[in-house]
This record gives sequence, structure tokens and C-alpha cells, in this order.
Amino acid sequence: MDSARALILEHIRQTIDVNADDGEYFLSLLRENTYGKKEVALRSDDICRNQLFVTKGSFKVYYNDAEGNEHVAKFAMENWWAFDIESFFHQVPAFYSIAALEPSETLELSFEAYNELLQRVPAFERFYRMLLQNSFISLQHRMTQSLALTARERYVRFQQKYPGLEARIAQKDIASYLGITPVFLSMLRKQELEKH
Amino acid sequence: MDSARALILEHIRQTIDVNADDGEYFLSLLRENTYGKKEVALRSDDICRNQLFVTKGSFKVYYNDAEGNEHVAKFAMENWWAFDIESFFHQVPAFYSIAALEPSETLELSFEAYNELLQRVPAFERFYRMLLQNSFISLQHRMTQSLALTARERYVRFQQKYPGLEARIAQKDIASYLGITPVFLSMLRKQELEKH
DNA sequence: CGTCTATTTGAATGTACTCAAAAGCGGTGG
DNA sequence: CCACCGCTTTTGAGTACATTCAAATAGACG
Repeated sequence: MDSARALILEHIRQTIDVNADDGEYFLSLLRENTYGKKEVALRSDDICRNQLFVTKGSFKVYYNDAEGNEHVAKFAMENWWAFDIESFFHQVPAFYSIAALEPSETLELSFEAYNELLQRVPAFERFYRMLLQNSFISLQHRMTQSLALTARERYVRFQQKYPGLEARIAQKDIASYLGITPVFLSMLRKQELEKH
Repeated sequence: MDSARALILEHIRQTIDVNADDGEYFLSLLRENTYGKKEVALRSDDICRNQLFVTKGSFKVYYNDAEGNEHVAKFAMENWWAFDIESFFHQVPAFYSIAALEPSETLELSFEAYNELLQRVPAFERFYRMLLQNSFISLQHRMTQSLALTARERYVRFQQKYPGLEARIAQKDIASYLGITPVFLSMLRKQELEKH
């Protein structure tokens, strides 16, 4: 078992107990994949067929509005999941797109494998309920705060939430995540530097 | 069966099939309650012990930040649920508070009743997974849009999402929901009127 | 090395906030 | 039923935050 597989199992075990056999079985369902920089893993309107667990690199989850402007909903770096929850669970066309920001590696669970998994290891029901619940809660907090905070405060929170990511990806993507223009983010960073 | 109970059953049946017996059983678990204007149904840091299904009136779900400023996360009007998801499902102290904005009536399901219900009618598992999923999805869309839209556009969306509510509740609560000051909302409405 | 895109810088503009004061409204007591 | 008190909403002026547009500079990649 390579280190990526050890990582994902550990990640799962932070939420539910999985014995050795079930762990092996779970790992056997996963498929390794790699993405080049800017490679699209999921295109909006396609059906999301895989859950991506990021073992190396990073992805953005985003959508394009009616004017063609891109809006980044979230990032996924090592040890995070990246998939369109609605599209995957309901197998309906995706609202979001997903693309690699760096050369990246993933472990992927297909929808078929997911269903097999739930049937054979029901404890994963709980894992997914918790995943959903935790995603909801953290999003709720981000939501209420995003309306109350200034761009500078949101920027600081981004740095805390995604440690080290800032240096690895384009500023325009960070600006899009923060809901500001790249121009204004550039100004914020300049001011930040002048403080020190 | 009064009309409130007919309503909630219909609401449930939009998501899952419930036969007559299970429907009766579900209704038997509910408790009617009434709230006066401004009455607090859940206080932050208390444990959320009931799911409130609003049959009349409206509520706000909100929290107070470190500076004591109130931030409204969402409203719940007739046919909506109001409870702190994290606090109820995990029975931990609530992040949010909930208060009635008008004289209101609810049907409430306690945590104990909720557990009984899931045991006796497993179909409700699916109802709650869907509730969570749908809450997540709509919040996700609201999140990405809130960062992309101006206050005026968010205001219009509020009007669409909560039809008729605007006239029933205080503007300062709407402003808080939109993430703007009451003063600025007052100005937006004035401009809106001048258009017509 | 050259090309393409991303980032920086500056000026002008628009969006939203603060502070202060006046007007409106709802509930309470006389 | 009216008068008053407290809270909400409106209005206006001045300010801060964030955007747009345009041009210059820096970086990434073939």
C-alpha cells in the first residue's frame, strides 16, 4: 500500500471505524489518476461520475455565470475531496466545473464503486452523512461571515484555511474565490507587505 | 387532522413516500407550539432540542459576533424548517439563535421523537439526507452568488426567495440578512420606488 | 527568444459605510 | 383615546472600500 492510500484510509478513520478487511476493500475500489496543470476534471453540465480525493497538487471548483465570468467556489488541496455533491449523488448535470491548478494526483471513487461500497460496508453511510453535514456547517459559517467581513479579512481567512496554497496558485483564482478583482487583491497584498 | 398537519405531511411527501399509518405515526410525534413576536425559540449555546416546522408567522436564524452585532443567516416562513442543524443532529451547543419575527405557530419534533421516528420509519433517513443535501446545495449557490452580486441584486433575490416576507418584518433584519446596513437598504428601496 | 497571460500601478468612478439628525411608528400608561 | 417613550426608518453629508479602464511590467512556457 503506497502512502497516498495510507493517507486516505487515515482520513476516513477520522470519521468512522473501518477494520482491516473493509479498509482493503475500500482501497480496492479506488482508481489512481493524474492531471496536468489546467486540466479539467469535471465540466459543468456533464455528470460528475467520480469523487476525487486529492493526494497531490490542488484543484478549483468553479462556475461561469451568464456573462462568462468565472467564480471559484472552493479549492481542494491534499487530503481534500473535490466533486460536485449534487451532481454526484443525484447523477444529474453538474453546476460546477473542476480543474487542476497544478500537476495533481488523485484517488477516485466512481458512482458505481460508491454504491457497492455502501452496500458492503454500511458504516460508510455515516461517513457520507457526516461529510455532508460538516460541509454544510462549514459553508454556513463561511456564508454568514463572508457577508460581514471586508475583503482584507476574507483574505486572511483564506490564508488560514488553505495554508501554503497562496504561493502555489494564480492570484486571479484567489481573487475570484474572495469575490474581489485581481487588481484589488494585488493592492491588498502590497499593503500587507508594507506592514512588515 | 387540522390543516397545519395536512401541510407538513404534504411537505414530507414531496420528498419521500409515506403510507397512511406511518403518516399518522409521524403526526403523533409532533407537538404544537406558539410564539409571540420577538420570542426566542433557541438561544445560542443552548442545545437545539426541537425541529420547528413553521405553520404560521416567521422566524429568523441569526448569531451575534464578538462585537455584539447581529447577523441573520436565514429566515423561515410558512412551510419551512427552522433549527440549528449542527446543534440538533449532534446535540451540541448551538451556534445560532432563533427568534419569532411575528406571532407564529409551529409543529415541533423533539430529538427523542426524531430518533423514534427514524427507527420505526426508516424512509425518514432519506428525508433527512435529502434535507441536508438540498440545504447544502442551495447554500452553496447562495454563497458563490453572494460574493459575485451587488447588494441591490441580493435584495432582489431575497424578494424572490421569501415572497411577501418583506412587508411583514423589520428592515434591519433584512439588511442584516443581505449583509448591508439598514441605512443603505433604505436608500436602495427608495431608488427602487423611484423607478416606478 | 518571443508570445501570451498574469500582475502591478495609477487615476477616475461607483458602491456601501459612518455619523448625525429628523421623522415615523408601535406599544404603554394615564 | 391620547400622549409619550423608545426603537426603526429616512435623509443628507462626508468618507472608506472596491471597481473599472488603461498602460506598463513581470512571468511562464513553447
